[in-house]
Amino acid sequence: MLRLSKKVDYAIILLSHLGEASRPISAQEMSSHYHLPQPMIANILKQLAASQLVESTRGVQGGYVLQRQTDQISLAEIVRVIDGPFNFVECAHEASECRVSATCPTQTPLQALHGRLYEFMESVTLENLIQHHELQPV
Amino acid sequence: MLRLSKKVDYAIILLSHLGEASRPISAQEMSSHYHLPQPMIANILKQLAASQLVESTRGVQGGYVLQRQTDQISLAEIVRVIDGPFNFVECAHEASECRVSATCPTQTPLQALHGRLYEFMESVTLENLIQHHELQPV
DNA sequence: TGAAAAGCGTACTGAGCCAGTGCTATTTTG
DNA sequence: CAAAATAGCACTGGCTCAGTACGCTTTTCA
Repeated sequence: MLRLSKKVDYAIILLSHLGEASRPISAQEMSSHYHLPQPMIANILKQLAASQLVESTRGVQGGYVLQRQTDQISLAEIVRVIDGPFNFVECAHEASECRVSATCPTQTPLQALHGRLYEFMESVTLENLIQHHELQPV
Repeated sequence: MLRLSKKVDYAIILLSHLGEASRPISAQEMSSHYHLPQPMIANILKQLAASQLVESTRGVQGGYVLQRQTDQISLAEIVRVIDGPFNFVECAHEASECRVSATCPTQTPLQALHGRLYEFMESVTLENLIQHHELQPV
């Protein structure tokens, strides 16, 4: 259906929150603040931590802190970290697996489209999402 | 996973083919040409016909013909016709159903992002996809 | 020093969606 | 009238994804 996964939606919310915080925030705290299931939130934060988007501190008073400036985190990176490699169209990568590769008239253009969308996602930063700035021109 | 559905991929292939043809092409003919399952192709063409993107002729020697110039058909329209309404993010529409609507810090920006991607998809035409022209600037 | 608060790792599950199928009816040609 | 096409529905099986579970480790602080 062409939509961001809920996990990505949640990740954006969490990262936005961290971007405006000035101390470590725990998964517990965020899940109760947004009324989202705690294990879900914890899992997403684990993924974000594993990918060095956020830094984690264990123990009492622990939690998560954003590890980069908000303008240094792109939407593409968030999607990549949460949902894995970004395949906008079926034949963007594995040309060999494409059932119609030999005769497909649109392979190259679809790949161009893929790249174009990718650039777009790269150009949107967390900064853009937090502030109500106009999104950057592409 | 953020990708176009296979049906949309196929629809683009079929429409591209029709865009370069000068007579009605049957579902049978295209399915054998691209080695794609005939019922699948037939279903997609039915949807395209129901949405006035292609014109159908029944009977022997029947088939499908593109009903508009290739530069008058946008990627957004193809996606809309095949996959239904375009919801890039969870909260682009039904704000009331959003679990975090009251406190969500990113709702408005995500909606802006939604609109921006939509514009992008509107700006890419079938013409762009058939020819190897550079895609239009957004 | 030990209990509580927090994150870490990994695996499981249920539901919904989507690719693909099937069948019957209708239309057109020859 | 038979064959070649589209039209309209309705079904299904598998995969993905949202959400859950559980046991482990690290840190704080009373």
